[in-house]
Amino acid sequence: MELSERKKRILTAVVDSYIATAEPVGSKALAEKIGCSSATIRNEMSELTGMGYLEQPHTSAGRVPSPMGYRLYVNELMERQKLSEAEAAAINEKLARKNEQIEKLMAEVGQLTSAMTQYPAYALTMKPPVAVKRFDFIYVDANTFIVVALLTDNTVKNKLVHLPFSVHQEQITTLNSLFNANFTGVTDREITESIIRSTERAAGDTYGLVAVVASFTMECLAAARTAPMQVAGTSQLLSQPEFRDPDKAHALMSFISDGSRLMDDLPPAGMGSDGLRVTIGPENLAEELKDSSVVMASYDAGDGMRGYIGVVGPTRMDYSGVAAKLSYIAAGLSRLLAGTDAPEGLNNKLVLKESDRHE
Amino acid sequence: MELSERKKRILTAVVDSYIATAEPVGSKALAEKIGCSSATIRNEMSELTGMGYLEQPHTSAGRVPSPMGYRLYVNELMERQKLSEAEAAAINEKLARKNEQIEKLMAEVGQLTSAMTQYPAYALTMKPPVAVKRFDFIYVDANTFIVVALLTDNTVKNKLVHLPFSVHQEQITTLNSLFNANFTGVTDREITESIIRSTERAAGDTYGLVAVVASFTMECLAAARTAPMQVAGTSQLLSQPEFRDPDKAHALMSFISDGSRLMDDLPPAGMGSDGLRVTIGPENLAEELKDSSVVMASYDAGDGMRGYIGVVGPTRMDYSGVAAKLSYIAAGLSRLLAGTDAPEGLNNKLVLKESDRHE
DNA sequence: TCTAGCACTCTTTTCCCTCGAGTGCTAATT
DNA sequence: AATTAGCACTCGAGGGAAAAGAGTGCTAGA
Repeated sequence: MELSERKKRILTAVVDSYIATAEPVGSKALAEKIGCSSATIRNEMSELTGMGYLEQPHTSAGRVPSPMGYRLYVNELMERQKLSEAEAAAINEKLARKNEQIEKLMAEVGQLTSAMTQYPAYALTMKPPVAVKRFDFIYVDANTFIVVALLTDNTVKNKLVHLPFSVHQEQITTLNSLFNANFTGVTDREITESIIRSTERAAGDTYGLVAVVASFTMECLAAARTAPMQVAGTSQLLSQPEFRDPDKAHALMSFISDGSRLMDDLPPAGMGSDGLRVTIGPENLAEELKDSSVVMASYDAGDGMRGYIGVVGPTRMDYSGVAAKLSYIAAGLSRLLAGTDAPEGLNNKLVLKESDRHE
Repeated sequence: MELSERKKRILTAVVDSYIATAEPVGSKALAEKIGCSSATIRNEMSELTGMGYLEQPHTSAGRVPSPMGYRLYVNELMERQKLSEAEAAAINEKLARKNEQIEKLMAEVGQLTSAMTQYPAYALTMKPPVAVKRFDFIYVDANTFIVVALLTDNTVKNKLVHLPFSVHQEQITTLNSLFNANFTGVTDREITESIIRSTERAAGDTYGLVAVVASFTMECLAAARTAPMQVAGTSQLLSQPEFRDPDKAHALMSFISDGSRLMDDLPPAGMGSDGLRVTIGPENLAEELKDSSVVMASYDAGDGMRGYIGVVGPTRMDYSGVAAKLSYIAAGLSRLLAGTDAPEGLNNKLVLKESDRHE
């Protein structure tokens, strides 16, 4: 059943006001904004409460949005914000310093997101399986050589190997071709015992080195696929009134700090068509998040990689502002990492869309 | 002026009790432990207060140690604890998984320290300046080559260079020898414009690539010297009664989270002969730490590198327990990274020393 | 259908009182 | 001279009761 226009306006006003003040909102305060008397508002609010969009902390307090109310707000009612010039500039400037190492970049993006939104934030990149494209073995001295592996995602890994015995330049060269023959083009799962064995048999007197380099290879491939989850700004939580209770704050903060726990709660189902996903309170899987909301944006990290940035906050979160900021940052990352300009189709539209008239 | 034996025992008992309970301690509670009447204790405590070792929150409360009292406690009075078998085993097990990458190791050490002590912890390694030992250029295809730099600290850095034009294998080889001639053995500060210029002149038709590789080189050297500061477990603060006030907690947590700020407060003056340093409340430089204490231990990270691990907590901190744990972890790290067994001379002694008889 | 008015509900704030832990001092005791 | 027992005093913490205030629900009238 569709809500009347006025009910929508009332619900929007309640959510906006509650987001801003964290105080239950009463009928009198809304009377002006909506343009009818408080009694009328009371009737309408009473109905909204009955329908499950609002809640009453107790009989004689104002109304507070229920998760369902937030959901409607997020889906239909909220104003799509545009970033201010200053905010957009700040983000662009931060992202402009291209950072070579993906992990450091993620850490910075996490911090940036947290700083912009004033909520704890996380950032990560999911990588598809990779393989080694080519190996190069560099002979340093009789006891030392370097293995350089160029991966399919165009990152380069290396390892310095120190030996307790001497080798010749030629032995290293042999090893080199052997690895190029047997260990290129395979993902970490495809490296089996039997490949290692047969390579060892072919290696002649350097067979002892095969295991070393093979395990290095597997490490590289595994490391390349495990996503380094970056979390930043957890302490921001403490500035939110709902976390003035240190026990609650502690519980949620430890949960957030543990990236692996947070990761379990990530993208089981889909992102919206605009690359955004909002999960509100009880919609979250993790018990620790039942009173919190998560806003998440995805971006194209190039080469088939998908990245996610997100923000955790109280259900009374500034969804509109956060969504705008995340979209903008995600779009920036897509551009930076993948060179695509509107990876999600709507990111930019969202960001650039003129704000609705409001007052 | 030296304190009487009994005053020392009283001060010790006050500190121990306050550390354990966070409650001001009164004369009656101490009477049993010390073995004389509460009136006597009151007299003694009154004198200790006059001397500045104790403080009274208000007239009719018990006594609380002053920073000066903590200082005396740390310097002379406190029991040197030995770790339990279980604790030592836990630390050893964690450290045993040798981690190749120093940054990841530091992150894990930070988490370990925080988990063991129940306080926020940080870990970092200071590196001496490094230079490049040798360059190797790997020709991949006409538009691509890899630069591999072996640094004096035996780490290997690399960079994949993509060109908008084609190069020949020979040009890369030439560049390789050029860099080996001009850019090895110099630290980041010693790379001047003039070296770059003269290399460019010598480079012939590949002069355009010199700048790219030179800047990569400088990045490597700079990155190798900047210490990656790892902070872990900030949310532990919230379990301390003195940080039940969310504003205080927030202020300190944001300070700690910002590694660079914390770093400024690090080792201006020395560590004690046992590799430990304790700074209590107002002794700290940073304003944010005036109500907190920092316990820090240093370790030998090999190759002239020095590392530091530390713990931040309320002035009412379990100095004795934390010191023991930090010492043990630091000793373990020294062994792991430098292969030295008792780098600070006293670390092991401290750890292995039998506890004083107490009780 | 909206509004004005009013009685009612429930939380929050304030104030005051009591309770108790702990002190400081004095006088007695060792 | 040092220690102890005793006692009056101080000050914060805890617990209601009462008042204040905000908001509701309902009814009657426009």
